[in-house]
Amino acid sequence: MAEQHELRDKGLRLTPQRELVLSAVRSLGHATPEEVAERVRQTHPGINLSTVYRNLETLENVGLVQHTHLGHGGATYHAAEEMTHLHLVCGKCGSVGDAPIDAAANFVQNLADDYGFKTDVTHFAIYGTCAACVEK
Amino acid sequence: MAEQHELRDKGLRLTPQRELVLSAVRSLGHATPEEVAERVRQTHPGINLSTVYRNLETLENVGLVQHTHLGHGGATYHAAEEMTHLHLVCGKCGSVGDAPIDAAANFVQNLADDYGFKTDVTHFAIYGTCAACVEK
DNA sequence: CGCTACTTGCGAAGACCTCGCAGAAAGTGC
DNA sequence: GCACTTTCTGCGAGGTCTTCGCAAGTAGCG
Repeated sequence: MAEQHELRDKGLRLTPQRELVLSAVRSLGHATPEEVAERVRQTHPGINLSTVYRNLETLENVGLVQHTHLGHGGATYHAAEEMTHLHLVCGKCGSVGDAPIDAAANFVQNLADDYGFKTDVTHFAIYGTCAACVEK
Repeated sequence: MAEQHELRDKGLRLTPQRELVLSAVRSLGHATPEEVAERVRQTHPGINLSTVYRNLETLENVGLVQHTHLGHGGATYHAAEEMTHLHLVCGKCGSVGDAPIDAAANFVQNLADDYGFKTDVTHFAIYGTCAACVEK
């Protein structure tokens, strides 16, 4: 796993802040910069919000995390390993559900064939109403 | 078409600003509040940004326009009549292409069947790379 | 151990959106 | 056509979220 080296391998320095931001994103699944900062503060109270923003950006540049806009204002970040499923955002309760990429395979193929549009499935936010809210 | 009455019918007053905001959204297809304001200023220079925001909100409440988040920061608005197609947002050039809803019919059905998730196709932004940028 | 380049913390600045208020205007009845 | 009530507009203040510049700190390397 060589956890220690994955950042170095990308040409980045190994600072406590950087590691914490990355592990926060991984453990949270998907989170806003604010939430990441909050998580990091549990073990490193002095971290600055700017640092979180900058590290998220840096980590995104080397492909370890990625961001999406799940509907409302801010961006949410998730780890690259997490990108194997779609995000189903519920407009009513705000929850974020998951579905395997396969569910969209057909659709993606359609768009590629008919419009030459190469859908980025990993950067995919789907808006609608979740099962729980539909019942209400 | 009784253009004059569609606002009145919804219980709204017929102000020049309101009409202009609505027609700006319609002629722009999809636009940010800022872009709407700019368009309106062509015929009504004095309009205030707050007024644009408030009218967009009001028009959304009565169902004449709707907003989506097409990826980056701000919301974009479009007329209700325009909601018969999907929006294909290109991450490279930022263009917004269209595709008929049918292209997603399969996909929507999948999600409904397998996850009970009721996808809101009209509020749907799809991220990827457009044909033009794929070639580059 | 010392040097260089990259990072952090901090405060300021900027973008974007919302809110409250007073004056103006639309719609209504006479 | 006129006065009245209610809604809307313009304006400025206030908030939130994000970015930026700078000086001090520290990781990595010989």
